[in-house]
Amino acid sequence: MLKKVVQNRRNTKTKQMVMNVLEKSLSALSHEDIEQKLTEKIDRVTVYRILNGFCNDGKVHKIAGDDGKTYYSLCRHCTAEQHNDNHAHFLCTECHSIVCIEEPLAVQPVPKGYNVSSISAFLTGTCSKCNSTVLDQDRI
Amino acid sequence: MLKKVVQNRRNTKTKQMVMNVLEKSLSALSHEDIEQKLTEKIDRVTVYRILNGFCNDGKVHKIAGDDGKTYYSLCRHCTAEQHNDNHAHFLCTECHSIVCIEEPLAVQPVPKGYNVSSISAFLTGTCSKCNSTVLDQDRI
DNA sequence: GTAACTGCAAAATATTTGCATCCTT
DNA sequence: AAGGATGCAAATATTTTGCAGTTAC
Repeated sequence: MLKKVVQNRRNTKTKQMVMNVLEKSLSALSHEDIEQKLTEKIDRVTVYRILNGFCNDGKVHKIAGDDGKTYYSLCRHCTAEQHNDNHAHFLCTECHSIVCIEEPLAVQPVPKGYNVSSISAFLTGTCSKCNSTVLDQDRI
Repeated sequence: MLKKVVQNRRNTKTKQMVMNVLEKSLSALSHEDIEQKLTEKIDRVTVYRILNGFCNDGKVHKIAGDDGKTYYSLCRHCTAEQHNDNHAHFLCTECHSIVCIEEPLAVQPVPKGYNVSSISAFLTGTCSKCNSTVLDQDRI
């Protein structure tokens, strides 16, 4: 699955805008979410390329949502060298946001004979925000 | 996200064939995998409808793969009433199979303020089969 | 100036919907 | 016979690729 090397060197305004959207959001965003949050219109394809670039750089996590879409969330703990996914993503059934649980994660038991290199847990339930608030929030 | 009620009542040969493929496989299968394993050709759309029917019945788990595809695996522990996803899926980087880890799962720590209703962990590594064998297995 | 980046068009892939026909009950 | 199930065509959705024009360095 060796991909063509993505050149992601130049710090363009477009990339800054996408990064800005990701930085402001506490939850993971789909491509669609990101397009909506952009103040200026950026071409769909460009957004995809930028996001893939960020993922290759280890700046952004790519999360496969249960709805079949891909979600992207800023990776606050990992570097390009040490990009681990050993953390949980939490999908809130109330506000439909996907947040990264930053605390390290342990899954038990690790099955016998299996060599686990990364753990990515997907929790579903209600998030702290929705548990404390009774307000309707459609999407963050 | 209220879906139209899928009528999944009749026990047709077509459904039996799809179920048969799922029963024989220890790993989760994509729609494409399933089509390939079918002895007789069944229309693409029909397979999708059957799979969605099985999911609604709680017979099959729907797993969002990292590749953007959806994987389906027979649900051996759940009933329609008690369909829980508190188990892990394991993706083997060697044979690319996705297997269900049937043992109950605990994720620690559960973040404060969060109300977790289901846990679905996605582990990556090498499976017991690939650890014991050095053979090249492309796909099961 | 040049290589990287962007936008438009189009393709590739995954999944769903509509509808006429077929088959299970 | 009736309503669910199937197959074909076509639509929708998501993501990628090609290429020409633009821009950062």
